[in-house]
Amino acid sequence: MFSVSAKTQYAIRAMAHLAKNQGVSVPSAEIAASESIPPKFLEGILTQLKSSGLVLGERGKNGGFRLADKPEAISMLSIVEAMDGSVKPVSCVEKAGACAQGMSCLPRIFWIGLKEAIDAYLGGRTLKDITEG
Amino acid sequence: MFSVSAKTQYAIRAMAHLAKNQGVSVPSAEIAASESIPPKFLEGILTQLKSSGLVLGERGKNGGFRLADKPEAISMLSIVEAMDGSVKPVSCVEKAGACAQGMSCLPRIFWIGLKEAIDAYLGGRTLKDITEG
DNA sequence: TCAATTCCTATAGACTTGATAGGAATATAC
DNA sequence: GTATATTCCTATCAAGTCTATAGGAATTGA
Ligand code: FES
Ligand code: FES
Repeated sequence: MFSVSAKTQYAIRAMAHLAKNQGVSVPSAEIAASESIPPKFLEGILTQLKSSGLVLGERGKNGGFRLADKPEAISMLSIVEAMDGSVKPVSCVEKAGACAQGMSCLPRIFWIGLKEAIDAYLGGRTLKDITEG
Repeated sequence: MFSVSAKTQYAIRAMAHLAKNQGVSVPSAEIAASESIPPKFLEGILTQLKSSGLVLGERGKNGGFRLADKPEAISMLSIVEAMDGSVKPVSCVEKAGACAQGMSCLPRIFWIGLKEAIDAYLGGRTLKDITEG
């Protein structure tokens, strides 16, 4: 339970790599080699990060990827959500009628609280926190 | 990401049901009907809860399940762990060598912090909290 | 024109999840 | 002791997700 996908872990390592190389465009293949990430898999990850607006991609020769913002302005939550979507612990939080009780269902409130705790943790740290001490 | 399995959600609803029927043995089929849980699926869940020591099962006629302890003594964390094992966000927290850096790897510390935040939330509430206001 | 690179789509194998089926073991009631 | 209600055990299945790879089209710079 609560396992973080390899995709998300790769994404964060890749973002950290870009944070250490600000100002220059780093090719996907270079990140892959440096961080031990399957190259073709990483390509897809970076595309996904790009369409979420977290990185900028430049094609062609001397192309590559760079951060779209300063590391201290990129929350961990935004990276996680870019990969796996919003953190939704349980189905019944989204679709009603999963259980007999209604909106005041106590388990439901319990799960929502968990989501908020996770979001608070992830939203409270930035890329800078995991690249510097 | 971070979706809670149907199994765990069912388990908690079942435990809540038992909490409302303390002192008597409730048959699996009755819980299933009352909580809209697939009967045979629930059987397996209750067996699992039993082998984790959270409930007691009694066979034969008039048999069924009951809580092994008072609701306020059963943490949500214990239920979640009984279903899906310990909360381990990332692989590299367990098996070393997943990334180039060592124990001081900042992403690693970040993930451990997340695990602790989740455990703190889950460990800080009990079955009683989700059965009473 | 050439080389490097992102970008797009398709695919495949392994694994996980949710659920069902059939029956063996066990306890109670009559 | 026989019928009945129940847990318990094992096997199976379909559907989905996750991880990864493959091949090539589009774009850019030299
Ligand atoms: S709404 Fe999810 S358990 Fe009731
Ligand atoms: S140990 Fe997990 S990213 Fe380094």
